[in-house]
Amino acid sequence: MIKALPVIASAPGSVDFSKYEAKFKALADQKRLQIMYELTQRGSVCVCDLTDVVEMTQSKLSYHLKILLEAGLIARETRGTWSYYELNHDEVNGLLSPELCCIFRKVDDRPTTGCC
Amino acid sequence: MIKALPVIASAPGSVDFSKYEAKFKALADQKRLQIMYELTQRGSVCVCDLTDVVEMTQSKLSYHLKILLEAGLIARETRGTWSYYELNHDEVNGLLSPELCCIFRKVDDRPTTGCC
DNA sequence: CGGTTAAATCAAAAATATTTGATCAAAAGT
DNA sequence: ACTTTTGATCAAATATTTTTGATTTAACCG
Repeated sequence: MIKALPVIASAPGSVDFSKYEAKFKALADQKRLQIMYELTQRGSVCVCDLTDVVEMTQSKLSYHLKILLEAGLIARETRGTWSYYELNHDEVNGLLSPELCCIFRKVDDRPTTGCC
Repeated sequence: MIKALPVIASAPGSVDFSKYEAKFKALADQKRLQIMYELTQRGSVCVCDLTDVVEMTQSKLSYHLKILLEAGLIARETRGTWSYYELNHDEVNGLLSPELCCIFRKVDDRPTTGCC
C-alpha cells in the first residue's frame, strides 16, 4: 500500500498549550474536583471548615488548594487568621463546557431549563 | 428493610468525579493537547505520519494516544497495518468551553463571528 | 514462504506528584 | 508575654506517570 498524501509541515503559529496544561492538571483529580464542588455549593469556605467537609488532613488540603489557586481556578481571601476560598467562576466558565460548568454552579442558581 | 439515608446536605457521591478525572488527566499534558490539535487540523492521521508532526518516538506517541483513546477524546480506525486516529468532537465539545473547543476546530470550519 | 513495515505492548529507569508528619509564622485571645 | 488557633511550608517517604529501548504481533509485499 502506498501513502497517498505527503505530510504537511506543522502550522507556524502553533497554540501555546502550556497554560492549559496546568489548569487541566489541577482539574485532573477527584479530590480537587470535590473541593471545587463544595466551594461552589457553600460559597466562601475557610480551610478549617473544609477539612471536615472533604475529610482531609489540613496539610493535604492545603496542598490541593494551592494547586487549584495557582491554576487560577479558585481564589483566596484572608480574614484574620482564617483563609477563605471560593471558586473562580470566570475561569471555570472559560474552561469547561456549559454542561460541566453546571456542576460547578450553585443548585439554587441553576436554570430550570437548558444545560442543567 | 429500612435504609439509613445520609444527612449531609451536599452528599459526596451525588456527582461522580472519577469519570472526569480520567478525561482531565488525559488533557493535562501539553504533548497530548498538541496531538489533539494536530488531529483537529489534519482530520484522520495515521501514527506513522503523526510521529513526524509531533516529533515523538513511536513508542511514546503510542502511549499518549492510548491515554487519549481510553479517555474517549479520540477515536481509532485501523486500515490494514495502519492506525488512523481522529478527534472525538462530541466528547471534546461536551467537556470544554466553546472558546477552548474552538482551538480544537478545523480552521476552515471556525465561524467568522462568535467565540473564535 | 521470508522480509519489511506499522504500531501495540512490556519492563525497567527516570521524572513527577502526592501523602505524611513536623515545623513555622501570623493573628487572636488570656 | 504566653498560649492557642489557623493554615502555609518543608523534607522525606510513597505512589503514580512518563520515557526509553526491546520485543511482539499482524499485515503487507515480492
